[in-house]
Amino acid sequence: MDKQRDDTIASRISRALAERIISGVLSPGERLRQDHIAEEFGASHVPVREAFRLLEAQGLAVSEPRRGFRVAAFDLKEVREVAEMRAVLEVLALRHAIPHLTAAILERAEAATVAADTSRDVRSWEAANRAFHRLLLEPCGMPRLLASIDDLHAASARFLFSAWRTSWEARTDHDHRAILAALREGRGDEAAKILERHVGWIGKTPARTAAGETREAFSIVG
Amino acid sequence: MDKQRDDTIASRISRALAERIISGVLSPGERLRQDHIAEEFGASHVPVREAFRLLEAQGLAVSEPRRGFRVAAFDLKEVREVAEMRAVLEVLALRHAIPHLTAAILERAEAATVAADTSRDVRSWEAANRAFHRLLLEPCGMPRLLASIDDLHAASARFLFSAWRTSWEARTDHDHRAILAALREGRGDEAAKILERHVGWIGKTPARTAAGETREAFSIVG
DNA sequence: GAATCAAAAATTATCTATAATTTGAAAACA
DNA sequence: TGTTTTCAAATTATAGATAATTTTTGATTC
Repeated sequence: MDKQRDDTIASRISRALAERIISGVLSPGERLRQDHIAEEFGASHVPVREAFRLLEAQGLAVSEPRRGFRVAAFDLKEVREVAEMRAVLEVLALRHAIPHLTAAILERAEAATVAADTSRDVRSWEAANRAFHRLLLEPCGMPRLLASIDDLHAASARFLFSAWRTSWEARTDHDHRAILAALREGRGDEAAKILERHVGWIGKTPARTAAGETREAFSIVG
Repeated sequence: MDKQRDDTIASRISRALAERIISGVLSPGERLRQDHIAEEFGASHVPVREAFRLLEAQGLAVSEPRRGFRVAAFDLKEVREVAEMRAVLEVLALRHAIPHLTAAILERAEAATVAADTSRDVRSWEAANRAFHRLLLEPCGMPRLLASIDDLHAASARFLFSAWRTSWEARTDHDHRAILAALREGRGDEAAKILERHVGWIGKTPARTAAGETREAFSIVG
């Protein structure tokens, strides 16, 4: 295996584990045993521990000193917290990105929307949805802000996958199209307003604890 | 020294280094040599590397794979980015905290304001200022949000200390008093509006590169 | 100015000590 | 007699120390 010059074993393990946590292969609360993981990746426990720290920073794992690491748990309260943080941060990013948005970018965002609407499974929907948001926000040129938003997207994806693990129904994302239309016509404030409602929690009824209702709450995380 | 049961060598080193980076003892761009630091703390380099990862997550250090870690650099562009992120996140936190604010909390926030106004040096001013913000926001009960805000405060403090390293002049913080007054009278929206302006960058002229002007820009980071 | 070699420093591996968890047996109780 | 509780030994896993391996960097020579 030829490892990249600019990434370390720790970051490679971190990415692999993040993927598993987000997709739900590793369940919330599950222990992350460093020796087992080290063995699986053919490495020692030192880079594994560094990978754990990276996951901790992304909010995907939690450290219990002298007791190891666990996959971070999450509840509806946290879904809501993440959604609200995304709402305000994405609006901030969009406002700064707007002056730098080009027709080409909006074109690609449109394509991402189409890809999302025609997705056959939740995985590809999530990828397309994330691409849409990334495309519109990246031109803001604020690296720290974008990094925070990425981490929140990862958290959102966990919730999404946990709810739609088995089935998935395609649906047209009217918000995305409305945002694009507003941006094309120079109505930046309106685009920001739609984005805030789209991502955030405003007016979304907290779901009851019943499993079926929970899914409905999760499904609206855009 | 008897080490606490629930904190690790890595976190202890991390806190010590964070303190140095924030206070400016370690300069932006400076290399963090793991062997030297390990020796200084009487530990091996393994916990030192974990400490570096923690600092990286807080945005105080940057990793250059295969080349080690450096103290994170910062420029006016990043000061602005941090200020704007703080503005939107602190407003979000305040809105959720308001229903849980008690007279006792406002009392303590008032005391923190007085402490800030009578500070003789920038260190104690920063501590009092941070306490003020923490007191008002903590009741929001959103741990992830509060953690993000804490990291941004650390970044703000770096800028502050870098500008006011030698001298410091006391000044009365009218914004803090206005926020408290609004909260006492139940005008939450107005409190949030003042906080947003207070923390953020709106209407603040970006300073010229000349050192004297830069200080002025830094000084307004509340 | 390019290339080669040496020194330094980062990354990873191996090993050890210590803390946490589990297991199982004995005792207490119903 | 059966069940539960408690305590100690054994097992397991984490955290850290030490050692080995690359990789980078700086100097020196061609």
